[in-house]
Amino acid sequence: MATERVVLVDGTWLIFRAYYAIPTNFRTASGLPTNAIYGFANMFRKLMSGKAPDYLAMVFDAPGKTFRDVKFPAYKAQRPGMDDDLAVQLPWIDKLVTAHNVPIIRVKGYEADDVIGTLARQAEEDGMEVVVVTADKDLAQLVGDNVRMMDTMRDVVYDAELVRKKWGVPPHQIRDYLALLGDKVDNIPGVTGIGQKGAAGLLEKYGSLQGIYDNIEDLKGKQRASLEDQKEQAMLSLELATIDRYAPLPVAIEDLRTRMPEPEALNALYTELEFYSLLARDPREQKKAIKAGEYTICASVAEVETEVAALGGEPAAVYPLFNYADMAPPAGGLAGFAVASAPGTAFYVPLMAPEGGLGREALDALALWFEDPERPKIAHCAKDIIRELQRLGIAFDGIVGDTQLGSFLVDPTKNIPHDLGRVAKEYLHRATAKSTAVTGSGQKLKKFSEVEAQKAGEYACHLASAVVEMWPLIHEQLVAGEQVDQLLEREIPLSYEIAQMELNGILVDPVDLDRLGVEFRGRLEEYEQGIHRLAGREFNIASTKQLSEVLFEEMGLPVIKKTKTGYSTNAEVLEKLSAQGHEIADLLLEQRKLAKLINTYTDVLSAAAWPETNRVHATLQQTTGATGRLISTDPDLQRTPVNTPEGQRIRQCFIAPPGHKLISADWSQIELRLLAHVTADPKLVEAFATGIDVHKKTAAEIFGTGVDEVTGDMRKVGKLVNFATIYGQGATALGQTLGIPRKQAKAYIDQYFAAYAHVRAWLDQTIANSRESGYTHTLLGRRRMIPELYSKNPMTRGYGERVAANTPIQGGAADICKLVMLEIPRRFRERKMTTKMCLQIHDELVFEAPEGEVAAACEIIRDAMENLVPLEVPLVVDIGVGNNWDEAH
DNA sequence: ATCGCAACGTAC
DNA sequence: GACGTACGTTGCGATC
Repeated sequence: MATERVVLVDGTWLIFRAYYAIPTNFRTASGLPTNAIYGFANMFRKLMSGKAPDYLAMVFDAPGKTFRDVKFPAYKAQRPGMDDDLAVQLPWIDKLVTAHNVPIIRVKGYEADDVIGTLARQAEEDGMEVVVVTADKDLAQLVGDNVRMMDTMRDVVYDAELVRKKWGVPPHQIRDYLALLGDKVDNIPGVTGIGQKGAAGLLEKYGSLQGIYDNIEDLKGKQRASLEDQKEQAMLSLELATIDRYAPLPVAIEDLRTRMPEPEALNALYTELEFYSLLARDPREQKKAIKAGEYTICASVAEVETEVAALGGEPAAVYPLFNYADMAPPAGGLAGFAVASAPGTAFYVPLMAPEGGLGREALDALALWFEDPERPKIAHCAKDIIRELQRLGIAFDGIVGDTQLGSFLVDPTKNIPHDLGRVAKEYLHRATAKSTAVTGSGQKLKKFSEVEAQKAGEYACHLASAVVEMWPLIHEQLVAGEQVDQLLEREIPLSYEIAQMELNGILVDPVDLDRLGVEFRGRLEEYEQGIHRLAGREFNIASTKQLSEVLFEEMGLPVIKKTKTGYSTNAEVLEKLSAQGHEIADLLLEQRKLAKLINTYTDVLSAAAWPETNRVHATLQQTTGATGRLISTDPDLQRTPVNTPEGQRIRQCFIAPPGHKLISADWSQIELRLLAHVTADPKLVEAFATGIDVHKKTAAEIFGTGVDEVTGDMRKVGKLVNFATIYGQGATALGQTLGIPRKQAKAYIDQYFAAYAHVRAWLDQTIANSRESGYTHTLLGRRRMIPELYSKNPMTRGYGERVAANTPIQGGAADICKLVMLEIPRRFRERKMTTKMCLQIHDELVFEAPEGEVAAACEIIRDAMENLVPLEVPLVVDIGVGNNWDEAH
C-alpha cells in the first residue's frame, strides 16, 4: 500500500497570505470582499486536483493567551488589529471549510504552529507523509524526509533543500536562526546587530544557538558583544520560536480522514460568493441547470400559436439555435427558437428536428410576433437573429434590449467575448449550459437540427430564460451610466444596418483571384528554391524555428534580435541582414510577403465567396472593439492589403456587378481632426480650418520652419509624430519607427507638445479624469473602464494612461462612423434607392451602387460623413468611384 | 485529434 | 520595455 498522506493547513497563515496577495477589489457585486475566501477555495482546488490526501485538517490559532504570551507578554503584542475587509470574510471561510467536510482545529493555549507540529510528529511516527500548507518560516523547522511545506499561493513545495536555499539554513536550524534574527511581526526580539547573513554564517559554523554560545570565545568585536549582551533575550527568543510538538490535542490523526465535500453546500457557497469558475467545474450542476424551469416544447403549430398569443406586454427573450455550418437560405440555418417570457418560463419551437420539425408554418406563426413592433423583445446578439430572419423574409422588430450589447456598453473589456455564458456568469452569478452538452463535440458534433427537439429545446429555453432574467440587471447598469439614450438606442438600430451589410456582402471575381493565386504561387516557388539553394538544404521556411537554425546556426549570420523563445527572424531583422548584403534575406522577405498574400487573402477569399453569388459575407462584430470600433471577421476584410502593388491587385478582385459601381468614401485624418476638436488646440484647429496639410504643419512646428519649406522627408516625420501622439507613443518607439536616435525622437515630441500646448493639457486632464472616475469615455458617452490605472506596476499603469487618452479619439471616430452608418442607409431608403452599404474599414465605407444612382449616392454619402456630426474643425471626405475597390479607393 | 500560445504580418 | 485597436495563419508543444 502506498504511503498515506496527511495535509495540515496553516489556516492562520493562509488567511493573511490570501488577503494580502489578492487585491481587495476582488469582491462580489454587492461589495463583499472575497479575496481571502478565494485563497481558501483555490487552495482546496489545488489540493484536490491531483490525488486527494488521505487525511486533511484545517488548523487555526485559538483565541486567547498562549503559553508564549505567559512567558513573554510582548509576544505578538505589536500585531495591528485586523482589517474590516478581512474580518468580514472569516465566517465565510469557516463555511467553506465546513462545506468541504474538513475538520477545523483550534486548541486553547496553543498556536496553529504547535498543533501542526504535534500532528505532523504523530503522522510521521505512524509512517505517513506530511504536507503542511504554509510558507511561514517558523514552520519550516518541521520540514524533513517525510514532511514538506507547500505554498499554495505560489505553487512552491519546500523540502529540506529548498528551505536551505530560501532561508540559508537547513530546517533543523530554523529555530536558532529565528532566535538570532528575531521576528518583527511576532515581536520576537532576537539579537540586535545580527542579520540574515550573520545568523546563517554563525549557524553553519557552530550548528546551533547553544553551539554559538559554547564557542563564544572564538568570536570577536561587535558580533560577540551583541551576543553576550543579549544572551538572555536570545534564549527566550529560541524558546518562543520553538514549536511545541507535544501539544495536548482533542483529535487524533484518524479523526482527520478525508471525506467527500458537500456538493450542494459548496455550490451554494460558490454561487453566493460569485466564484463562477469553480462552480462551472461540476458537470452535475450543469445538467441540473438545463432542466430547471418549466419549459414547453411545442409539438404542433397550434401549440405555437397558443404560446405566441399568450405572450404579454412584458419584454420576452428570444434565443435561436443556428446551424452555423449550414446557413444557406431558405431555412437551412435555423433549427428552432426559444422564447422566454419570464425567468424559468419559456417555450421552444422546433423548426428542424430529427423527429420532424414544425417547419415554415410554425415560423410564420412566430413571425406574427417577431414582426410586431409593439411587442417588446430581448435577445443576446439580436443582429444575428435579424440577419437570419431577414434571409427568410421575416422582420425582427420591437427589440428593446440586447444583453450582449448591454454587457459591452457597461464595460467593453470585461466578460470578453460577451458571449452568453460569460455575461450570465457576471450578472446571474451562475454558470449556464454549454452547447457541447447538447451537440457533443469533436467528431461527434451534431447540428442543433440533429438533436431531438426535447433536448435542444430545454437547452434553448434555459438560455432564453437566462437572457430575460438578466436584462433588467444590465439595463440598470446602463441607466446608471447614462448609456441608454446615447448608446443603446443607437447600437440596436445599428444592428439592423450591420445585419444588412452582412447579408449584402461584397462581390469578388473568383477567376481573377485564382489567376492571382497562380501567379503568386509561381513566384513563391522560385523564391523558395532560391532560399533552399542558399541554405544548402531543404527546410520548412514557414517555421521560424527551423529558419533561425538555418540562418543563425548553420549559415552563421549575425543575430540581430531575440524573441522570448529564440532568435527573431521578422521583417525588421531581415531588412538589416539584407542591408549587410545577405542575399537570402531578400529572398525571405519576398517569400514571406507572397506566402502571406496567398494564405491570408487570395486562397481565403476564394474559399469565402459563396458559390452561385460569388459574394463574400464577412461578420461585423459589434461587441469586440474595446473602443467601439466594428470588427470584421470570417474573413477579416478590414485588413485587406492596400499599400503594395500586390495589395492593389487583391483589391482589384473586389468588384462591382455589371451595371454597378463601387463607391469608396473615407475620412481624411478623422482621428487627428477629433484630436483638434477635443483639445481645441488653436494651432491644430487653425491648421484644419485653413485646410493646410496637417502633417506638413506639424513638421513645420517641429523643425521650426515655414510650412512651405517642409520637404517630403520632413512631412513623413510630422506624420509619424502626429500618430505617435494619438497612440501615446514614447521616444524609444518613435525613434525606432523613424530610424533615428531616441534622443532626437524625444526632441521632436517635446517640440510637438511645445507647439500644441493644448494637446498636452488635454492628455493630462483626460488621464487625471480617468484616474478619478475609473473609466475613459468618448464623445457619445461610450465608456471603457481602466483598472490598469491603479496598478502598482508602472508599465501596466502607463498602458492604462495611453488607453485613457487613445480611446476617446479612436472611439470617438468609431462613434461618428456609426452615426453615419445609421443615417446613410436611412436616406437611401427615403429616396427608394438600392445602393448597398457593403464594407466598413474604420474610416472608410464602401458601397455598391447602380450606375444611375452613383451621383446621388455620392452626394448623400459626402453630406452625411462631413456634416452629420459637426465638430470644431471641418470633416473632409475623399470619395472614389470605380469598377473595383482599388479603382474606387 | 484538439487546444493554446508564439511569432509574424496586415489594416486603420 | 517603452504604440492604440484588431484578426488570421503557421508551427509547435501540451493535452486529451
